[in-house]
Amino acid sequence: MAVLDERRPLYEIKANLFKGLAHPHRIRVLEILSSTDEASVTTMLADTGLEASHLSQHLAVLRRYGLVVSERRASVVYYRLAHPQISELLRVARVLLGEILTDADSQRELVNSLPEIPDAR
Amino acid sequence: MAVLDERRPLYEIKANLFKGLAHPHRIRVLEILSSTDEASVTTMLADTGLEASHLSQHLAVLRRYGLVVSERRASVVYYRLAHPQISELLRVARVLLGEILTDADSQRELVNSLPEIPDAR
DNA sequence: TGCTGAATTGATGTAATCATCATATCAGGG
DNA sequence: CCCTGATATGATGATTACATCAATTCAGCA
Repeated sequence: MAVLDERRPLYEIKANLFKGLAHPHRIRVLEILSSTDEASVTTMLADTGLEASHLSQHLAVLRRYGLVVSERRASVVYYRLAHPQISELLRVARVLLGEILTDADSQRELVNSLPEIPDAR
Repeated sequence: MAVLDERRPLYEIKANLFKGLAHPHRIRVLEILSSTDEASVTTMLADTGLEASHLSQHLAVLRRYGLVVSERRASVVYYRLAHPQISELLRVARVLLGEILTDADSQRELVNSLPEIPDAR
């Protein structure tokens, strides 16, 4: 468990968890798995429209971060969430975003006066 | 609100939220703010031990992601969480990590046979 | 006005992540 | 055994994030 290793400082471990979640395709995958208990790679290929190797690489990082587990049955590989709390985490994030976005919406006019800031340090 | 903009697809917005959280220093800052309602930059400098410009840049990304808000009173700038749910999100993450890490711990011996994988695609 | 402390911004080199494409493994079926 | 479908891994170039240091703004005070 190299990435979420408890010998590291706690805030680094937490940051790593969020890094594992910090990509649209991976969120997609986790939401699919949140809704269906388990899913084959083929299924997820169809659902996401990704190229096979691309999906596979994101699945690899999810595995590496300990967020999903996989099991091979015959020639098909099935994935599932490693912990049910992951969907809980996504749920809380969804609620939070709901609030952030409605706030943002009500302030849209004010905020629109600002230029886009392309870079994030 | 360029980063968490609701005109983007939802899973991209969520990924952006997690990106904002995906750094140890930023987790540090958010936890400080979770515990103290508001904190000045000077305070956080002392708490984190970071260099001023470094902290300031991370505060900038937190602002950019809409996770914190700042207010200047006299010559001191105070930060606070933009939404109380952010500490809830951190709390859920902490619980999840607790589970992941104890699982990992019980499997330590098995897992230790694996080499470290440096790269994350 | 010009100092000083507080905080932010800008510039630059380095490292990590991403997307794409090619190649490799792995498990049956013929 | 080799072929084919299903997945995974490797290599490469492009983009983005990070750390560091210099320069700037900003508010109050001498």
